[in-house]
Amino acid sequence: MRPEAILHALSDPVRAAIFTQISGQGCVEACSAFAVVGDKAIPKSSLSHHIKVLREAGLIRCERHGVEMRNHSRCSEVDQRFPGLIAAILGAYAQVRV
Amino acid sequence: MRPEAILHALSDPVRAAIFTQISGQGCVEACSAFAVVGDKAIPKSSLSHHIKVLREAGLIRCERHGVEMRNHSRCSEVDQRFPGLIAAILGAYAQVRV
DNA sequence: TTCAATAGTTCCGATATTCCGAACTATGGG
DNA sequence: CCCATAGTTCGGAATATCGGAACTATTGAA
Repeated sequence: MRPEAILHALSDPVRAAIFTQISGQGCVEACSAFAVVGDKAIPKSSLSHHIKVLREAGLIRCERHGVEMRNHSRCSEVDQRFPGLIAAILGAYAQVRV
Repeated sequence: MRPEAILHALSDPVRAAIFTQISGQGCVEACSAFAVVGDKAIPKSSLSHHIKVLREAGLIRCERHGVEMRNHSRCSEVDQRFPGLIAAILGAYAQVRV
């Protein structure tokens, strides 16, 4: 779990928004829940790519559940390794979105 | 000053190392001080680009001083806008470098 | 004032990344 | 078995990054 991968993953506002939603709820059923972020439509293939980047950065864990995918936040694990990092990043985005 | 620009700027380990040094000292005389990062040689043109990314993200301020450039950290300004962000990011990189 | 040296920037071609439509795969229900 | 739904993979176009070579800016010395 490398800091550069985490920062890169969250340096994209769309991915940051997706991760915010996942970590806010702890777990989000179905990737298609992110088909629209803000007011922007995200194509399936792009969405798949974004989820993959978040997964490979160690930010989320995905498990198949029937025909869809459950996206779990790995916030606590990341926070254990890099204390305060996630909170500061999501906090910064929250500032801007006010 | 946008979070995505800050994260993008610091998602590159070379830039993160440069910024760590600048903010550790508050101000670094001459960009050429970063000609070698870790054990890796950085070409002038790449260095110039990295400094520009850090500057445009609002992380540093550069002023010409004679023939060279003084690179000042803008840590405190960033911290005022996005509390804890810089500390958490540099802390994460420090973890890894141990 | 002209010249040389040093510090950075700009340009541009090569390489790598990102984006997204289309085709593909996997799972469950009728 | 087939269809519908959810996601992944593929591939080409657009975009970004890297770095050598040429350029600009500033200073100090002849």
